[in-house]
Amino acid sequence: MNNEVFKALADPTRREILRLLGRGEQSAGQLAQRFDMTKPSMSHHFSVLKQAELVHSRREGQQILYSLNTTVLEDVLTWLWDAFGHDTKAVPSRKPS
Amino acid sequence: MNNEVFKALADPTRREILRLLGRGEQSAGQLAQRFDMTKPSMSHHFSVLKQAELVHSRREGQQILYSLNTTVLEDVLTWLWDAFGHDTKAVPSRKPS
DNA sequence: CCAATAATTAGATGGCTGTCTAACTATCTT
DNA sequence: AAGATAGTTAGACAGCCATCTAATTATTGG
Repeated sequence: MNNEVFKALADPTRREILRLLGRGEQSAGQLAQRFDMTKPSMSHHFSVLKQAELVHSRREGQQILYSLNTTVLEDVLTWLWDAFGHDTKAVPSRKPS
Repeated sequence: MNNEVFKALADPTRREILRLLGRGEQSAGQLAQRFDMTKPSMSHHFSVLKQAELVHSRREGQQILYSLNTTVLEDVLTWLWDAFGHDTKAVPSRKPS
């Protein structure tokens, strides 16, 4: 697992972005609205999250839509689970059949 | 949840310390041995982990013994689980009956 | 008490990081 | 094509952070 993932999670603004994306795909502008920060600063945070592969992005017209990359989030969960001392193979499913 | 927890996790040395502590309580010296770094630097990392309440410490003679604080690790797990978009109340058990 | 061992604290330093303003690219509309 | 809107890139800067050396505290054993 890449160190960039944890560094990306170290900033509160970026964690809040991820939390907001948990509700579903959102545009850069929609997200930026929620923070008291210039758009370039927000853009920087998006860039860090993208570099860490915590989010995916696609363009739709003038807007750029961001969404969670749950795969990498799963990796983080697994790492933590292991650190825990549990002999994990995988993160368990929320809905066990 | 405190920002310091995530900042503490942002450093690879500190994550490795936590992983080692997953095997059980260890002294500062034992841990320091494993890293190519001066003891003061290691002491700094211990301090950060302690401040974030990710580890607990107790003195035994000349040595200081560190151990995991699983409670805070659980909080991190829960946060991630939520960011995921899962409607979690708690982190699930590893062995679902 | 003195020396040895274990670990921390103090202080300095180089590099990284979050933020800003200004300028730029891309897309849509008229 | 020109203007408006959405977003990024470039460059600067202050503050933070990981690391080091030197000095200090704490404990044990002679």
